[in-house]
Formats: sequence, structure tokens, C-alpha cells
Amino acid sequence: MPELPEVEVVRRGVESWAAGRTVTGAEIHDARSLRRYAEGPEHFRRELIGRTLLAPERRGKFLWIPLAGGPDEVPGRALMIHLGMSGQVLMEAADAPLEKHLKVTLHLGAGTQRTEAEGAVADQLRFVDQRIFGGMQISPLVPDSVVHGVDDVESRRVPAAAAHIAPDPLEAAMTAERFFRILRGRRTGLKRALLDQAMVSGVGNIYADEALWRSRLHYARRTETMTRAQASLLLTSLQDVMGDALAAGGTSFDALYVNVNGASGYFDRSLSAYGQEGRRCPRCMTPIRREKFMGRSSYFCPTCQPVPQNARW
DNA sequence: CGCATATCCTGACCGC
DNA sequence: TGCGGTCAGGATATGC
Repeated sequence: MPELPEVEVVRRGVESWAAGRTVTGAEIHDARSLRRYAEGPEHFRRELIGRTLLAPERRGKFLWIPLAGGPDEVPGRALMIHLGMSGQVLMEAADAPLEKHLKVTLHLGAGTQRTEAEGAVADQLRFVDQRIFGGMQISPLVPDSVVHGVDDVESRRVPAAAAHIAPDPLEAAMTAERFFRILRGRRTGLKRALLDQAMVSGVGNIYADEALWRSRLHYARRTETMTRAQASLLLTSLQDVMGDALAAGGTSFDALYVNVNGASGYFDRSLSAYGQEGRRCPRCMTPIRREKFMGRSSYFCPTCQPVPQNARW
């Protein structure tokens, strides 16, 4: 459920509180949180201890922290983090009570300017994850342009483990024309395409429903019939709703979705469609409907978002 | 290629 | 009080 805005909130927190600090120790409390990391916990520890955390980066829902101080002059690897459904990254003092679902603890050296200026003690970065859909791993950084062929924008390096993930709506690489071509190049349903991280990343159930509502498009619209104007409107809606959510500190339905200081965002108060079954559409007052789709709930306004011709569920 | 399905998990919640 | 069933769902593997 953490989607792009929630992950960006976490990224900014890590940048403020942990970037520039050195890992002095690492504890893996539950190896299941080292997802798809065959090298194992001891290798994970060796890769991290003694390295310095650089400024964290994000693509879609993937967050990674390039590591300096290893055998490579240029950071060759990164600590990659995915929050999954219930993952949290918390900055805390060593004597703070252990969370019930604490999975990984990184001990950090000398504080940043911010931590010292604010008098806060946060000498640990903790990864907490109730449902273990998220995880951490060490991944080599590879040039993005090789994977996506994006040569008209500045190339960036991404973790190999996330190299198949498409640029997200807030990246310069995701232009309206690119988005349009992605949609027209597929023969599937519109929401299915939005949730496919290999087409456009960072969009989950909440922001898919919100952007479709803002764009007055039904989730079963055929992608190959989308017009340039509709694709452009949908991309703008994604950018707007994610920007609004980010400004509110993210969306939170319960205490699971928090920033690095444990605080929740309040964008859930601004949702127009998602989770609003039975409540009136803010535009036309028709009750919002909920339907089962792809094994999850889809919320939409049956008046503003009528079922299209030749819908494809 | 597209898509359905199962899998990984825990906890809240509901009906009985 | 407790017990079973359902729901929440991101990414990935597999099979058709």
C-alpha cells in the first residue's frame, strides 16, 4: 500500500537523517526480509559494515541507498529497499523499544548536521515489516539507459534488481508521448496497465483509482483505443494526485504507513474515489461504487466513469 | 505476449 | 472467549 508518494516521504527522511553516515553494525533479525538475496545474511552484513550511505534514490516504489567506501571508486552497489505492503524505515535511538516486527537494524556512525542541530539522537536505521511483503537486498548499480533506451534524458544508474522497473510518472523520462505510446502498444485494460510496474512504476491501487477518477476514465478502458489527449490527461492526473499526496505527507489508513519519524500522512482525507464506497462523488454526487477486479477492490464513479465500449476487464 | 493463479505474510474484523 | 473465514495487497513465478 505504500505507493510512490509514501516511498518518497521515506526517501526524504532517509536523506535527511542517514545520508553521509557510516554503517558500523548490522543485525538481521529475520532473514525472510532479505528478499531474493541468495547470498544470505552474513554476506549482507559484510557488504554494509564500514560503508557510507549516500543520498537515497527512488524509482516508483523502489528505494535504494548507494554505498560508498567499498572496493569501487564509484559506488557500484546499493542497499535496495522495498516497503511492500507494510514496510517501515524508522530512524531511532539505540535505546528505543524494539518494534514487534523489527526485521533489520543498521547501526550508524556520526550524525548528520541535521541530527546534531536538532539535538535528535537517531543512531539506528530500523526496517520494520509486519507482513514481510517488503525487503532489503544489496544490488549492483547498472546504467538505466541500457535497459530502457532512454537516450533523450539524462541517464541514471539503477539497481540491477530493479532494472526492469519502468520510469515513474514524476520522472522526466515519462513524457506524455512515451506514456501514450506505452498504452497504445498494449492490448489490455487501462488499470491493469497502470498497475504494471514494467510500463509505468509507482502506481498502486489507491493512486490508480484516484487518477482514473480525476481523468473520468473507466478502469476497463482498452489501452489501444486511448487518445493522445486522454493519455496526456491521465499522466497529468497521476502527477497531480501524487504531488498532492506528497504535499500532505502521504496517504495513511492506519499506523502502518509512516515516515522515518513514525508519523502518518493525511492525504487519505483527500481521496475522492478510493475507499469511498457509498459516499458521493465530489463532482456529481453519484455514490461511488466498488467492484472486485484483479483480486482487489476498484472504486469509481459510475456516472463520471461510465463503462466504455468494448471494455476489457 | 497476455493473463489467471498461487505464493509470500500478519492482523483486523465479522459472524456465529 | 474463541474460532474460522475474509480481506488488505506488491511483486514474482508458473502455467496456459
